[in-house]
Amino acid sequence: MEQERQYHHGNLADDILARAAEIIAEEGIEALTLRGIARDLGVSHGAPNRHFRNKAALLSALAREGWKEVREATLGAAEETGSDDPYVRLNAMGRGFLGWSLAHPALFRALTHPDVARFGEDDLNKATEDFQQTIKDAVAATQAAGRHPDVPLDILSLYTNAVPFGAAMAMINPVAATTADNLKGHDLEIMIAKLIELVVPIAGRR
Amino acid sequence: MEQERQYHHGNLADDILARAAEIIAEEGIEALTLRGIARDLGVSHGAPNRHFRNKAALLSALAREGWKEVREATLGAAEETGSDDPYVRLNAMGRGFLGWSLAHPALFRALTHPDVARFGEDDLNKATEDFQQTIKDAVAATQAAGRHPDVPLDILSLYTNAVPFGAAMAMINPVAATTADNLKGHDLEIMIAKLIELVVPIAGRR
DNA sequence: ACGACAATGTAGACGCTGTCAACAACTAAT
DNA sequence: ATTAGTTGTTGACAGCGTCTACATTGTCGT
Repeated sequence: MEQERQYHHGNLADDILARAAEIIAEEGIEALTLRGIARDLGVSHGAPNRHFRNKAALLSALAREGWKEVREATLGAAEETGSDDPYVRLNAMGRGFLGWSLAHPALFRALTHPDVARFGEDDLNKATEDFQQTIKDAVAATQAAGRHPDVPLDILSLYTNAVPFGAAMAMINPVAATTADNLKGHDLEIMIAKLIELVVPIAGRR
Repeated sequence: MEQERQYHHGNLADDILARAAEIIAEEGIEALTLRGIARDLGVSHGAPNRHFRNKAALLSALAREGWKEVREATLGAAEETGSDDPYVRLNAMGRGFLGWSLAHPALFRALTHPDVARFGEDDLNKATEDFQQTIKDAVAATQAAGRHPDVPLDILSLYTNAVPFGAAMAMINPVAATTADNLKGHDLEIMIAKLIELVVPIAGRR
């Protein structure tokens, strides 16, 4: 337990993932290199290759975890309402998703980074599909309750998804720094609530 | 005129930009390297540096052009309506934007790529701001015509922006291959129309 | 017309990266 | 205890972006 440095590192795989998450959060995904991680952990530059087939696999594993987290944040928000009104639940999910994304901008950027998705492993695909399906189910519930009854579910789902997703993109990605700046004046919670209210109105509900 | 290869290339800068656009469209932005472009154009690997301070500058110039294009496509769609009804125009803009994005997925991905935005030159920022402002003006016009009168313009604008933007993301980025697959069954034009109708309704107008 | 000077392209180097193969150290099972 | 498998090390390789020194070409004032 007291050895300064032993040959075997414990479980290097987890440490690599943890350090990778740190780097992404602190310096962005562009600053993430396998050799850098190895240096930070005090192992040789080749060590990570024993645990991840390649860089894409590491990113994939990380994104898989991230999607699980954001899905939990989204679902959790629905649970916290204590309501079974599909509108109230879906509205909360939208706010939950957007709130999480704005609270973890670097991770969100990582999740949606093209490099990550490009050759995602199967388990990553499964994680994103799980997320999509979760949303879709909640959307279907609102439609069953009378929301836009004549719009195909796929399209209604795309629409519902696009708002918090697109809003997160616009506010996080420096592409549109203006957008983010303009919104700095508003209180974040209230702003999110107003935005989501446009998609899934719950005025007078609850 | 007939020389096979002269020392000076003509206008290498434009050729580099053109070839870069090709590569992005054909193999994606990840496959774009300065040395690769130089090879393709038959110049030495250092030549591009004479025309672009670094790779980011090249990406920036390319994105600047792209934002100009998509802005024209968006504005053009408004003009084509021949209407001065703000709803009809904004609706057309949404469809125009989404249509362009889906028609040029690789370019869209390049425009929204984190690396591009990261250290964008000033002229790139100006191009994106121009685009944002164009949308915002159109949104303001609809609001003046009675659309969501009590929602702050910044938020209404964010909402309006987010739908086509988020939809394009979801359909183009392999993050959500499912989304794209689910929508394969629908006719694209009709699907886009239905989606935008949810944000900027024009039923019974025109 | 010519000579200075800027613009443009070349060649080589540097340090960085991801990945691979050969080897070493440690662990665990027989 | 020997053996096999796991995990970490080391060195190599090619490719990348970028820099510097140098070569070539075009331009412009005189």
